[in-house]
Amino acid sequence: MKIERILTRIYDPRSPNDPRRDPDVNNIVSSSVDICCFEISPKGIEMLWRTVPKISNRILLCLSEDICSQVLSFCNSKSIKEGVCIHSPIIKLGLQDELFLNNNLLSLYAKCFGLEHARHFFDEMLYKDVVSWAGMLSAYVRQGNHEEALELFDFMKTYGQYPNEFTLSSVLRSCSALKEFNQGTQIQAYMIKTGFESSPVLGSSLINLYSKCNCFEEAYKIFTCVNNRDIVTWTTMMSSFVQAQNWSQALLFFSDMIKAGVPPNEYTFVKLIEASISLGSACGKLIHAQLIRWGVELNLVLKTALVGMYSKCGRMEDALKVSNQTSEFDVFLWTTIINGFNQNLKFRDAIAAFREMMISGVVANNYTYSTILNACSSILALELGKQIHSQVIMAGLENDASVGNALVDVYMKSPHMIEDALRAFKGITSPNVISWTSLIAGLAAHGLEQDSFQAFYQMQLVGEQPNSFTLSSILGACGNINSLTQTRKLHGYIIKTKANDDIVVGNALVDVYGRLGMVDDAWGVISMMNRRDAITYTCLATRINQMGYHEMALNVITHMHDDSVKIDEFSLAGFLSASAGLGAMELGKQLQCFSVKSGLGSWISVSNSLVDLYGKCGCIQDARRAFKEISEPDVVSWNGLMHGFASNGHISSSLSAFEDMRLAGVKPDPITFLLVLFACSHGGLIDLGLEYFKSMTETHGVTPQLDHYVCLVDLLGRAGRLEEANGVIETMPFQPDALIYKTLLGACKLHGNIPLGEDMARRGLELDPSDTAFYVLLANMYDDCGRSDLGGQTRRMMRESGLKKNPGQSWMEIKNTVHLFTAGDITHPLVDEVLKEEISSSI
DNA sequence: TTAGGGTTAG
Repeated sequence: MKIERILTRIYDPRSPNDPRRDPDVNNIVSSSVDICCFEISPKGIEMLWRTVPKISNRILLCLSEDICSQVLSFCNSKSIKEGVCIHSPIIKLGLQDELFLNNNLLSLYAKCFGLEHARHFFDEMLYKDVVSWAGMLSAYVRQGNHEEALELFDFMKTYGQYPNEFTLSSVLRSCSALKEFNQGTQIQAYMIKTGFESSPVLGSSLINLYSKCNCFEEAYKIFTCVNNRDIVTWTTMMSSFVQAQNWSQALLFFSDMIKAGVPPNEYTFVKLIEASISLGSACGKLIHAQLIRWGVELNLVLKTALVGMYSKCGRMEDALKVSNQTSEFDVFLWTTIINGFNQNLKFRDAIAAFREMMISGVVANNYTYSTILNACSSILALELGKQIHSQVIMAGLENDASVGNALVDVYMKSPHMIEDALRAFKGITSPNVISWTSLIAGLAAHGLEQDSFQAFYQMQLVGEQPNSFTLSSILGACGNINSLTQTRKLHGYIIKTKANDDIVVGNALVDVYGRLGMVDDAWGVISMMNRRDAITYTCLATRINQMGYHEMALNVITHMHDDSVKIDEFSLAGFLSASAGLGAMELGKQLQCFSVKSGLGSWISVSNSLVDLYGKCGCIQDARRAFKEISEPDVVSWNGLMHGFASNGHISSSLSAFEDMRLAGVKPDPITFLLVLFACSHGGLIDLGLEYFKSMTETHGVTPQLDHYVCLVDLLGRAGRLEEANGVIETMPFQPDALIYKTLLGACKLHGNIPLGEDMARRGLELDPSDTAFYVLLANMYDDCGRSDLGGQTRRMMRESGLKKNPGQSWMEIKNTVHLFTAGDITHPLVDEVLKEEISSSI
């Protein structure tokens, strides 16, 4: 019989048989309950209990204790919230102190009406048994209220209730979540005393506790002691291997589990997938295949784990394919997809996915907002960032740390929104270490290093301890302003707090000492580090290379090799750049062979360095070929090609490369325009150069920097348009530096304009009295104009002020060895270039 | 026939 039909008979007011007059009502209700409980869908029960309070007392009284128990346990097992309606008949039947009924009701309150209702009900219970305590405990644990769970457990003991397996497992879960190791081991001692030690349930909880507290060996010992290990015991142990980042062990353990005759389930696969991520996409695919082979159903969590795995392996298409295999989508899955796009640098797709999620009606949470804000920050979509910010406010999430941090990051990306970033920071209720780090890094990126130091001290004042990222950001700020004092102070702090055990901090220290030109100190840090990686050596080599010590930079390769650190795409690019700086063609070629063998050649950083290498070595055909091999050249590739052409005198090729770049849809950057202006200047293409300079702001949205004005002055100066060049210096929106005066002085020398040249030398020396180039250029200008008397006088002045010119140097490679030459009196970097060209053509 | 262990996003 269908429940709906019976209910209609009872409740339909148009029914000729009013239930209150029905002599068989007791049977009907009883039979209907029987049907509800054992045959009919939860919907039927729901319909029944929605209307129960409307039924007369007589019918309610017809419900027996037995029926109440059956219905309640049914409702409880299915989490049917209407089941609590039976509370009132229970009272009317005088059954309010029946433990079984109350424990069921407690569980239902906890599941459907929240912790407060449940706790209220629990406190009102006159009698409590261990099941009541376990029910309340598990409610706290399920909701993640672990502190309250542990408090309740203490209360239970003072109440005189002995714990059993159920209560212990809940408490162990809270201990794991709170990393309450000592309390956990006290429970373990109690387990040993009471003989629960080998229980698979408590064993799993203990394995979890030890793993969460990073005691992996002990966790494994417990696993070996558990009797009748089930799938949960095995999966918990596998989870422990994954947490210990022992990926291969996790996979080997899987085969042990199969051999032990325990079939895997969806939980097992979630962990296997996580382990496979670090072992590469082939391994991930293998696990996916196993999952299908074992016939494990694709639930949302599993699907999310697979999507995460494929996106982390750079296989976004596979990730999307998996996500569409079932129609279930929740906020976890969407956030993983959006984040997957971010990881694969497909920020526009991330934004599109976010929109799709909103349309589908899934509500974004704090994680989703922080992820989408990261996408906005990465592509500088500041307007969208502001829109998302208003959504965040509407959702009441602006106080959340992860959202606030992402907002700080977005606003810090704009040169004009620092106030908004500070406001976003102040809006975070409890700023965490990431919030402070975003603030510190953002301030440093805006050139507000002193403010970032201030924030660094303030965070410590409020009791937030810096982590490795904070320290590397603040060390970056020290490097920006070349502050040895701050660096030393921080280095002391790092040693004191033992933060130098962290490789990120060690690398940042190496970098800052490198930037300060203190190579010995950088090596000192390296020798103290527990472990070094490719980043350590790349930082060192790059900084040494920037100082001009290309050969010393290349020596780092040997140190890396001795330290068994593999060369990666970044270090290789750095070494290629050092070879380029040295003009060491043979070594560069060896490195290129290595790039092919190691498979690193497909990285654009490596290809770009090759273009640069060949360009700097004057092998323009090789540079062109290296460029052609790049499947999707970026702005750096194009800049490399243009530089190769221009520095080898192929002015028109350089400028046509610029036009090709525009046609290819690659956006020029400030460096591109330096190269364009350089090419025009060297090709005597004055008007074209001026056109390009104008187009920077008007067409390309690139704001000229001081460097560009230097190029402009060079362009006009070389052409003899000295007054115009001087006008540029007078009217540009920057304070002139020594270089720009030097540039115009060089032009004055070329065109014999003594008064302007003298003026430039005077202004330049005011800025930097120790720069010998002014004296040398000035003296040479006098000589060229037939005023050797003044030339000699200038040189004397220089000597009298204690200044000595650094000798110009050049080098050439003969039979794999680079030979350094020191020239007698080379005054200008351009002359150096000429000499280098002469040397290379004479070989 | 009430209470328990292992899973996903930054």
